[in-house]
Amino acid sequence: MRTPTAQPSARGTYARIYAVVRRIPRGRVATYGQIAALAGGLGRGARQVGYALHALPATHAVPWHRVVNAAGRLSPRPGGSELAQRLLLEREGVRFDGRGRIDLAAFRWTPVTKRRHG
DNA sequence: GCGGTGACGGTCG
DNA sequence: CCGACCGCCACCG
Repeated sequence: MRTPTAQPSARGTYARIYAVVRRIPRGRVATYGQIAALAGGLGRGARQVGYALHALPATHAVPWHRVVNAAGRLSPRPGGSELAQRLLLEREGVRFDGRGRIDLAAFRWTPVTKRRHG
């Protein structure tokens, strides 16, 4: 079967990006650069993360709204869905300050790749 | 196979 | 703190 919800033309890189984004838990956010680093290979290809989400089909099973830029803000993009993104995040408990910025120190998702002794 | 594009990031002023 | 510039890398025509 292999009919993933999100597979526009992701022969490799995009699918990997989507896989990472899907791992972001509810109420948390991750930066584009963070996703790129976790996806691996991209290195500084943070732009590709945004590009991949741009190519995301309508049948997305990917929490794209949990991806923000390094400044903890929502980048303006074609379509202007940034407002909807903010509503989705606030609905999950993510708070924005008076300037529309998220406190990454408090809401940034930290995957358990490097486990400490305990 | 090449050139342009882009939901970014870090540095400079 | 904020705005502007350049660099990066995969997808598209």
